[in-house]
Amino acid sequence: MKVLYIEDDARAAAEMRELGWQQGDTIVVESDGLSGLRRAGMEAFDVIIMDRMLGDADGLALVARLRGSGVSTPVLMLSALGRTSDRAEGLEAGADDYLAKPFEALELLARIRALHRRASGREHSAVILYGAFECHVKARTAFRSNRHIALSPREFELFRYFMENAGEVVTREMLLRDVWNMSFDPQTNVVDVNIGRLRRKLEEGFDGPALETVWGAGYRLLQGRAA
Amino acid sequence: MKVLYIEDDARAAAEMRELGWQQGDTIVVESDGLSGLRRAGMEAFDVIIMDRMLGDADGLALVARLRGSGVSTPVLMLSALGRTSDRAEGLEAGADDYLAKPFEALELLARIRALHRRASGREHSAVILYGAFECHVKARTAFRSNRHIALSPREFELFRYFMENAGEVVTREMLLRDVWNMSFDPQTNVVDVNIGRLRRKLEEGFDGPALETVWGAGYRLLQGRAA
DNA sequence: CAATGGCTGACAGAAAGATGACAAAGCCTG
DNA sequence: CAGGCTTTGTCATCTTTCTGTCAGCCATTG
Repeated sequence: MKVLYIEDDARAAAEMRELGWQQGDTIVVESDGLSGLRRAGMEAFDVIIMDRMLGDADGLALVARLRGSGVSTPVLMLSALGRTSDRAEGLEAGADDYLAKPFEALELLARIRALHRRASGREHSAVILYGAFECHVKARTAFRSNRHIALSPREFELFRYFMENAGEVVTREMLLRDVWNMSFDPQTNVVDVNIGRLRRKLEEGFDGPALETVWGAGYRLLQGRAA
Repeated sequence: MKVLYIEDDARAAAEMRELGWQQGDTIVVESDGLSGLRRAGMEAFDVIIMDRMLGDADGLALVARLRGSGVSTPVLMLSALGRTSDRAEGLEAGADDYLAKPFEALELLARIRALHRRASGREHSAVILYGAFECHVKARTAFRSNRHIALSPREFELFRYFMENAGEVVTREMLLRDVWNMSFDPQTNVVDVNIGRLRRKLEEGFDGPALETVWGAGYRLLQGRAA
């Protein structure tokens, strides 16, 4: 994957470049808004990551200019500001996702992948297939091995989220943010409980496990085939 | 025109692709039911052609699943079986046309075009069949298992709407917009009440359920066969 | 074996949906 | 045009289903 990273902090940029390289991605760094703008207009990137605060420009304005000049590459905005309104502001300006600093490098990479997947049209589909699982988004139905599984609304949202991130580790933070629309930690174990409920429905009466617990990180949807 | 052709016979598929290409159509071939399902859920096609007999699935079941997952692209079913009851079966399962093998390639193309014309014009046929249900639009009559059901005007509109979106989840918003012609939320439970009335008429004296409640989303018309 | 993280059953409040009663409006018929 | 019948929206109430919370138990790790 080819990523453009617009960041004026040289240290952070170098770190990202290293990390991306390890994961097999090419990360091109530009250190100021104008160079970034020019670069984005000249080469095709899969994703653009951009710091909200740059030396010569506000990230918001930069996204707007990018969009204005016909660049539709998905943009992930990074920000040191933690206010919840920032997220909305960023999205309004044309960014596709928003991540508050400090962040886990791995989360950033996961978000980039999700963004790319979404943008390349592999997401908003009516049917998502993965292993033995099927998620019919419009019909709001779930199947495992062609057997229908009745899910409550919340359970379905959870299931869909796992299907959209099939095979990847999904953290509690991601779930809280994207399924519960909470940007704060509710100090309870809502996620755990609902994962438990979903897990039971996905596994009861079937052969293998469906949801794997990744200790200290989150959960991952398995293929769900009979072993 | 963009056509999806689900066919496991590679030779037949290649032939069709060639023929379509000559006529200026794009024919995408998937060789098994599951891939077809996924493809249909992801891309928008004008028409889907499907063999009745596939390696991994029955064409009938596949159409039903397609419809169930919210894909309303017109489907033309091909079959080597020549029995006349097959046609009815195919149409009941949700296919829009049926052609027995062997067939003239030109006839197939003509049928595809007719199908597409009909569908793109939103031209609903005078009679809509789905499962055990029949909706005679002009006569404004409804049948289940060949038994007439007396409906009030509003109930008939509702019924027709469900028949036009057979197998899909219909939300309250859709009903308010398209049956009641309201763009706002009337803060009442009109929809619920009328669904209740329709449901009673569609189910009283029959065996199985007719309208399924999809919690948190809306309602769905079922096939209405005795289990 | 303690500490931390994760799982689960019980419960209760909330939300969504179903239903019966009623009344206004429309429609037919004599 | 009055009276009866049907239709259909509204409301209040009841039922069902969902879902967050909590407490205690179990698993994993160092």
